[in-house]
Amino acid sequence: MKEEILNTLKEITKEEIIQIDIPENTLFGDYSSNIAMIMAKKEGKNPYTLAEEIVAKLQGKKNIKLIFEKIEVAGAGFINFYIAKDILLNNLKKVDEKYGNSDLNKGKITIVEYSSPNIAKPFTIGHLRSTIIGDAVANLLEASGWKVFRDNHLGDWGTQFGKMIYAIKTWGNEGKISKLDNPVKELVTLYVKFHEEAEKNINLEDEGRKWFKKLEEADPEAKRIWKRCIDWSFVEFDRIYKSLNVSFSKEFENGRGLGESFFVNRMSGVISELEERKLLKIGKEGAKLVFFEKDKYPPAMIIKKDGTTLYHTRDLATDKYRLEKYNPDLIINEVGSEQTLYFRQLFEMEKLLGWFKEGQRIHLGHGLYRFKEGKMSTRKGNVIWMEDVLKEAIEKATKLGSKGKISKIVAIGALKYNDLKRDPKTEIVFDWNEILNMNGNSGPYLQYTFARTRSVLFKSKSINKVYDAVNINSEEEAILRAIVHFPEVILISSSNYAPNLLCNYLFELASKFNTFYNKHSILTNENESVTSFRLNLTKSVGQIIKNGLNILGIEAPERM
RNA sequence: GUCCUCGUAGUUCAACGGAUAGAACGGAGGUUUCCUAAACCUUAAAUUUCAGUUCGAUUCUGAACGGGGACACCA
Repeated sequence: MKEEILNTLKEITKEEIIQIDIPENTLFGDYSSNIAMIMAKKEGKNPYTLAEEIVAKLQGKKNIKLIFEKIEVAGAGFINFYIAKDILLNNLKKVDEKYGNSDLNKGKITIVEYSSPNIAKPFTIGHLRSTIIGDAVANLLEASGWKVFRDNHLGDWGTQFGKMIYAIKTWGNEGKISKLDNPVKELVTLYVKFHEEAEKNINLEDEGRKWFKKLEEADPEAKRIWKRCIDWSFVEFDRIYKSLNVSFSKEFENGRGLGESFFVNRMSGVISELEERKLLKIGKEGAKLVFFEKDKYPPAMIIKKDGTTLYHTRDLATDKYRLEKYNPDLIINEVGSEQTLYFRQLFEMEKLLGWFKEGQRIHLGHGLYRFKEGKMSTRKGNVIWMEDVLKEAIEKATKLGSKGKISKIVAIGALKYNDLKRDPKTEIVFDWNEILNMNGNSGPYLQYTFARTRSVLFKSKSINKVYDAVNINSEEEAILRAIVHFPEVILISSSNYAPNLLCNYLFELASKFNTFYNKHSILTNENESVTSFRLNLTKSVGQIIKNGLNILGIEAPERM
């Protein structure tokens, strides 16, 4: 319907760019355009009369007349469109499990990289954020037609493993660690100890570097301990991903994701490509760096003075591999926003190498969780463990009355929704009440509303599809009008990589529905046609909430 | 010091340059004989400051103030 307006307006006005809005206030119609105001400015005319002229021409178009019962000029010269009732009713019948999906981006390929926890470090609520947002964005892209590959770029390589190996050898006991329920906890304790000791003894940092160099040179002992660290970590990761119902493409190490170590042997290709293009310069102390035009960004280090590589080197190798193997139209990195500069450097290098054009590389940076007092830090040991958050959430859901499996679904729903409902880039001050919120604009609210629709349908026994000649009340009309916009919201949400827009929509729809239900009778209504219509409305709203939650990666339970 | 971000009710967040700035939590008051009160209804409460661009600015530009982050051998 939006397309219909857009095409017709283009035809009438001969303008290239035309904006069609969905007004926040439904008083202003289902769609609205400010085209008359834009044109009036250019042509020096009165916007209001120009709008009236455009409306007169629109009224002459058959296709437009068929869809819209009213088109009017309002305010300073807005043109507002009101969809006809029969079109609204007809649209209601289109709602099914596929409603909202489109093939707009059919044939396009994208790789979405998210979660990316570090081996031997805690899976914290910070990683939770990347996991949840990344997964939802991947789902959104899929719903709008993209072929999506999901990658978990594990932090399984780097200097910290030198420190880790040194710490395990010096203070740890491998046999004991293996028997633990959550081995990572012990690894983190060792890691914290390393940094405490390093403050007293400067040589320790060098010891760490030495062991990492050994690892890069494939020293058997270094390699063996490193591999054990990965397996120890996956004891926890597997558990968390299963709980969260998140998984990665099986093309990548059978769903474990391609970690940085996967690219260790592919870095020489990148380095020689940079050399060929004469992009590498020697720095003050012998490291090799890429410098940027006019010092747009600080230089990016590719090789350290001791000859070992860095994160940039590995990321370049990663994208080279992706480019050669999948030729994607788009690669998204869902990584904390503290790495914004880092990614700008990376993308600039990739542009210099001629790998990607503007807009093909996206860093979706989310704000960090922090405490009121300051930053969370693995090194200092003040982090919130994912496990604990999950435990608390399930406890709260149980207290509110759900049982067994449902309490877990509700708990996860609350956690996910609290991350998704806000703009990803806002930072979050950690607060137990907020993260476990299950009232108002929350995951459980949507789940509750869905369960409510199921309950009504179950009690009603049968549903009759015929509901002609119903008088629609204002609450029903508001719902019908909202239903029309679901597919558009998916597209807007996906092209902006913004799951929060979908959250807003779903919450508003659910709100309208709950309001309607507390006000009007359904099961005891004497008019069969009205009952039938209301049941169909209920069914459709339930279906949309389910579809929406699905895209957000949240389960919709039949009962609560 | 340089760069990036953010600044909206008591709190946490919304609002492609649009129309009366919208929610949730918390506060005050109310609603359970169709479904499930994790709900619904009523109510008080906000755009950091100063300039500028515009028919129109929370949104864009500049400055100030304030929070957060990043800046060569971590990732």
